[in-house]
Amino acid sequence: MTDTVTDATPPSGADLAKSYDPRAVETGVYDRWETAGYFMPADRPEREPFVVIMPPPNVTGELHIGHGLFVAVEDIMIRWHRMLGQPTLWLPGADHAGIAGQWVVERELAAEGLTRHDLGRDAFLERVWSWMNRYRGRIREQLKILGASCDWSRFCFTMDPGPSRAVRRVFKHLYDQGLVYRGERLISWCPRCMTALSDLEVAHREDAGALWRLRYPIAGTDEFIEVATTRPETMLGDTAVAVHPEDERYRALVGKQARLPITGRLVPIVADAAVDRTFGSGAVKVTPNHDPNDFEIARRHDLPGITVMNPDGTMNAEAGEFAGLTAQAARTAVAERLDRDGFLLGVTPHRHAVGHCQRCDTVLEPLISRQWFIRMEPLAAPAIAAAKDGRLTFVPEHFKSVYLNWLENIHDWTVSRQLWWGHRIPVWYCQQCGETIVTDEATLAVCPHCGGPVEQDPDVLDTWFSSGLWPFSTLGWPDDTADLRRFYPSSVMETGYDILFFWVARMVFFGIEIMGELPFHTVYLHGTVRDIEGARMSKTKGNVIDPTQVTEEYGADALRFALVTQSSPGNDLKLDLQKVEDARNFANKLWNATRFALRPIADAEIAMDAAGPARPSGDLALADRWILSRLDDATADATRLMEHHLYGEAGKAIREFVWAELCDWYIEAAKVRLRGTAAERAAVAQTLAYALERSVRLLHPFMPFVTEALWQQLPHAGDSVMVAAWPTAAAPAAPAEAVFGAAIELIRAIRNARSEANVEPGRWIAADIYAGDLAPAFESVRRELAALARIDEERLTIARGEPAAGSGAVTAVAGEIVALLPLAGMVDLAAERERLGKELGEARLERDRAAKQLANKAFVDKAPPAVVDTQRKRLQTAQEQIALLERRLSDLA
RNA sequence: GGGCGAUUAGCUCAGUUGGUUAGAGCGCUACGUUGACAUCGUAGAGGUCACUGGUUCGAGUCCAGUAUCGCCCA
Repeated sequence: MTDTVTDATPPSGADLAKSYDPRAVETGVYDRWETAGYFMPADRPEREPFVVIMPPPNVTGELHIGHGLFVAVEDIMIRWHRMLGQPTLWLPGADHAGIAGQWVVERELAAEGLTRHDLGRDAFLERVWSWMNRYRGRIREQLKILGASCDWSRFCFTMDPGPSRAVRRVFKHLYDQGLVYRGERLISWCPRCMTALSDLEVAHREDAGALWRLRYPIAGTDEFIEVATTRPETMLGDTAVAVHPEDERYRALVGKQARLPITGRLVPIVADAAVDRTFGSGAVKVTPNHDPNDFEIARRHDLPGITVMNPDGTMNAEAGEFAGLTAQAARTAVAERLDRDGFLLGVTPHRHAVGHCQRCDTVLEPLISRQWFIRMEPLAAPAIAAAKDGRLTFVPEHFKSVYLNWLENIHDWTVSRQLWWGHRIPVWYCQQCGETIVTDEATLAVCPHCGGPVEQDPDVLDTWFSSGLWPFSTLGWPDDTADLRRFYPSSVMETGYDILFFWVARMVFFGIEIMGELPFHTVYLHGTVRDIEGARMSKTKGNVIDPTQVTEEYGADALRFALVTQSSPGNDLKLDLQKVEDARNFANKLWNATRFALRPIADAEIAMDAAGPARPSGDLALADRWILSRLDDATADATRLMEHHLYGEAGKAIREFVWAELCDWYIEAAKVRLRGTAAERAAVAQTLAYALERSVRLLHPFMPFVTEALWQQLPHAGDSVMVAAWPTAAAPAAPAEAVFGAAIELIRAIRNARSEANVEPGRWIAADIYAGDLAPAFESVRRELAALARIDEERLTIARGEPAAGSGAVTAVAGEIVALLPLAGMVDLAAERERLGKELGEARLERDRAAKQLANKAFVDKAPPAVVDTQRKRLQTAQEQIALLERRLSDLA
């Protein structure tokens, strides 16, 4: 490959604009990466591939900021593993979004005054397809803006022929295994969407309602029994009254019959332990066909059920005079009639949980309906085992409990939906012999048993059914493809914790059942992106942050970096645009550091090796050895954090290194030697080239665009930072870190003392440094010390010994090192005494803390020797500081 | 009702297996100087780690309980 990703230009600071402009940096790069083929898995059969199957965004609309988070996290994983040399596959896709997908098109039709029934099924589906095709491109466009390095050649849509065939094949498999069945059950029904829903699609919410207290006459007596209900209209479908078996108040009534008001039907009074004695009167009406609890009671007592409602939520003929009314209207009407007839005892306000349609927020009706179900227990068992024995791990770990808690209490899954948009259930009914035929073929011409005409089940499957197959249906299953063999199972499933049950759990049990193997070994869950107040973003609230707009202003790099460093696995994050701006500023910092470095680099001959700028070696200056060691530390830290999936922490560690060490100290110190000899300039240039090129590589997974631009400017080996190697760390150089670290501490102490003594920042002053054993080392950085502490080098002395007595100086103390700043005539003795007194107080506290620890015999005996040693050293340092400060104070007296 | 979390600086959040004086960014205060950067630099202030017990030589970290808040499930 000879193409470079950005145009090759000789490195020179003049090429970089004075400040970082995200738009200029990000334009065009993505297409060049894609053209170069970097998004496709490398052909390295000897390396274990790293595979992430992308959670397919719904085709129904624009990407929101939550997509920005998942793209950032997944792209970091992918780019990192790619740099580690693994063949990486990030497989993108889109989801047809069943109900939501159908709904957006129905809404469009409604604007034309049409319903889907006016068009008919085929014409409607054509319309949906054209809508979907329009939006598919938009997803791709937005993912590109965010820099998602996914393999577009493998893009999948859930309704594509391949995944559709997988759906039919799995359905047939489950049917043949007896794991899918059709039956009449009480299910959650949305009267607006006119479809059944699974338990997971029901949103429970507390609503203000009322509790109606009714009295039912006991047949053959003058007595009554009081029942309480939140839904009086359902009494038209009552088939029993239930009390608790141990409730003394009602014991005598069990076995008798009550006569229902209005209908006059006789219903038994039964005893059932499910009745809550403390709720209302302790007696409840039983409406098996309109309440899940009542349905269970009816099952136990063999009670009949009466359906009084139509699928559209209105009352049916069973409701007699109330037929045709909506449930709400019937509620009022029934209550009025009961009141008129003397059966209403009272109404009290009552808050209760009501199921709402997750999609359209309509109040759901529990309804008896004939649906297809998946038998969950046999599928859940191995999915539970996989998490329990650790083959499946969660990041963060606590989601394992959440996952288990759900699977261990699972109910059968209602998979049929009364929709048109989706995977049609592959079941055919023979119109002649009545046979049910389940097939994985797309169509069936005639009944294989009798040759008679067949009709396909009109319903479609829950969208999540096809999503559950995604880890293998995207790789070509049920065909035995090369991709499937190479890339199944995938490595990490990264998605939002809000779809742990909907999606993750289902992929797990389908993967085990169909492939005989878990679809992934790690589940990484991210949280929800909220607004700055912590509220969920929604169009109705108007607090939505559009990722495309943010990237236009600050750049995708900044958005990604902000999202990742502000979040941690499994936790929600409150997005503050200020953070995005901060991330943009960081990119600018890196940009300018590079801009600065490019000049000395251009003037020098940079030694290169196969990986890029060669590591500086030979007789290096202290600052060089220090920054190389710090780079090694940062590299090791970042790598360890990445391995633990702590991407945000890794990003922060790299940022900290670049800004607080490379820029604030190394570059500032290096400026001295850039004014020095040719050899010095060359050493600095080599170190800058090496450290910056490595930093840019470390940062690349987080900020792909700006790092590519800067990497191309820096001396480098290869065509793109995308496919450069992730840096490895050498063992840190502890002595260099200690000595230069001490120099930094001393410079800080001097700056502090200057500031406290009100020395003008620009003034060059004299200093006498007493550095003990570090004196020779400090001598080697005397120019840097002088420049950074603004000391006149002519008047700088570095000695081993003790400071001589004298009062006309300000004292700066850093550990065991002291600097005297003779400021003739400028020293405010009182202020200086106060400052030193304060420091002395702190040093004494420090000494006391260490002394107290060491005085504790149990501590000295039981704590590890290294920890005890640390305390001894701490005590010694504090004592020396105290002695020093006391001497200085007495000099000032 | 069941389950899972959270509570650390004014704000947003880190804090790996318990071990110096608990960190970062923003914000705040004061001040601007060198060969990149004012999208910047230097210095500083700011915390009883929600509370109460316990384990331990040692607890922000482990255990139990309490309070407040949040989410999920029914």
